[in-house]
Amino acid sequence: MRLATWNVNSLKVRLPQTLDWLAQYQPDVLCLQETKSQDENFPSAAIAAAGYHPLYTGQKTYNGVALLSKQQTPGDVLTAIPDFDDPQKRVLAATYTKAGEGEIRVICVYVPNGDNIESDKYQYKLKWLRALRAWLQQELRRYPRLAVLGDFNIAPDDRDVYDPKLWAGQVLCSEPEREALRALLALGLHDSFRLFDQPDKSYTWWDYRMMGFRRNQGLRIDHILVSDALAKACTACVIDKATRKLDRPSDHAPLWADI
DNA sequence: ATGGCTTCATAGTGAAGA
Repeated sequence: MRLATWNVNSLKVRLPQTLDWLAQYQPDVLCLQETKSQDENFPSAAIAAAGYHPLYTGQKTYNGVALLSKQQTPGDVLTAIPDFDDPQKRVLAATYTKAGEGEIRVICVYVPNGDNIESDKYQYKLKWLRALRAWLQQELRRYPRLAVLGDFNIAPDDRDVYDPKLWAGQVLCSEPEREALRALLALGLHDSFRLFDQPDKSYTWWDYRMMGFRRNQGLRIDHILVSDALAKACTACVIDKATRKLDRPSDHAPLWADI
């Protein structure tokens, strides 16, 4: 089973790249963030023509997440964190089954950015992460084979930051955010990227400005977290830097794992 | 250097991203 995640920064703009990516990498499930697409405008026909089943929950201008799967019949779909009042479309969960393998719970998340540590958005981010943790704890009880994929907007460690001194204490790197991420891992989840030897200076996001990508000035803020049961079965986790090199790229690279 | 790009909503600029 190949699971993947990509913050596309507008599915409308990145639809050709998304279709190319599906054809090239053949993921069983691709999680998308920042679709910026209202449900009535979602490009379902193009996705279906590529052989994928779309699930989506979107809003005007901002946020929006989707799950594209080879399986045509996802189960137990959720489009929000239960019992958490949030108008922003940031989560999507579904259950998939592949022949010969057990069912797998896939949760796509777009964690709030937080703006800066003094802002109300930062407090919203921390509150959101607490609600996510409580929900994932429930999900793990029901689904031992569980993966949480998405843009977490948190660099777990200084090695995930191109200039740790510049970013020390800043949003995406602050200790409360890192602690919130560790609290998710403490539920029994693993950062699948770190299950394997990886190149130094591996990142998933590079600023559009200041030639950030060409200078590899990036952050590793997109993650695939897998439960104990899936960690045992995980054979690879790879950042696809090539897609970040295309014309008119998203500022995030796709990330995929084989389980 | 709080900008530098990119997208969206909108029709000139402003918000948001990270």
